[in-house]
Amino acid sequence: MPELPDVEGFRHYFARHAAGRRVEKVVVLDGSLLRNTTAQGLGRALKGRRLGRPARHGKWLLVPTGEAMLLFHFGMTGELRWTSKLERRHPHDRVVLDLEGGELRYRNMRKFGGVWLGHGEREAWEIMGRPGPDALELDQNGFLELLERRRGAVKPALMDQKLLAGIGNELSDEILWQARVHPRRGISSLSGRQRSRLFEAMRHVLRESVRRGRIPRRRGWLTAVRAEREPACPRCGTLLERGRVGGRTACWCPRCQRSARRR
DNA sequence: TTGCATGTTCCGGA
DNA sequence: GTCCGGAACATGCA
Repeated sequence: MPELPDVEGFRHYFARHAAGRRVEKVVVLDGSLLRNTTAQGLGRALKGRRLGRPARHGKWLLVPTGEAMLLFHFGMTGELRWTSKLERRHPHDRVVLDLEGGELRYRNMRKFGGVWLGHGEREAWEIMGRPGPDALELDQNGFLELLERRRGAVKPALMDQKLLAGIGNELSDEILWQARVHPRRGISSLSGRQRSRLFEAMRHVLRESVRRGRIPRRRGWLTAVRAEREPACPRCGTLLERGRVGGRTACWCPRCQRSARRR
């Protein structure tokens, strides 16, 4: 379930192992993960090139290399692995960059997401689907402005990559729980105080998660209990509720996160 | 066996 | 134009 913190972790991982190395060969094990190019096209663009320093926007990893930009999206089950060239391939390895000194493997069980090739910032932006500002870069004013021009329920807004980029289902539940805001709460009905609490919770959850390279299962957080069959709120002990919000399974505390009023 | 989960996109309807 | 729900995609797991 790669969300912003996981992809930030992949960025560090890429920077540590693969950046600066020359591509000797590209091995495409499953061409269906190449979304806007072919094995030949990818090989032509990368072979003999040195991989640049990776950047991240939302849940996307961007790697400049030569004239091209390599874009990775990890869907729900994607990851990167740095291995020796001798290590046995994993059945879910889809694309392998054979580099000097080792291999970088794009592994993805469920095959959502994929690998794109772009040319220039503009094209990369289009490939990413014209995302909103990165959630980690947003300051409070920017966040409040986004809320001003958005209606509907708050959880789908947090997860809308076109509004702000990087937050997925699990992060949004954690942020809403920490801010004590019900996921179905209508944005326009939020008080100034609640808006500020949302921003603070978002910043806190993102920073703590990025520090660990993933969303932590942390005592006192919703993440510590949400996978249980009958999870209790870490704050008040009330049995948590589950339901569909914005097409996803949300988890919230009916006592701490009151008021499902809409609009 | 069936359904569920996850991120994104696309589609139809309000 | 906005917002919402639902389907589709792929695959392993309960």
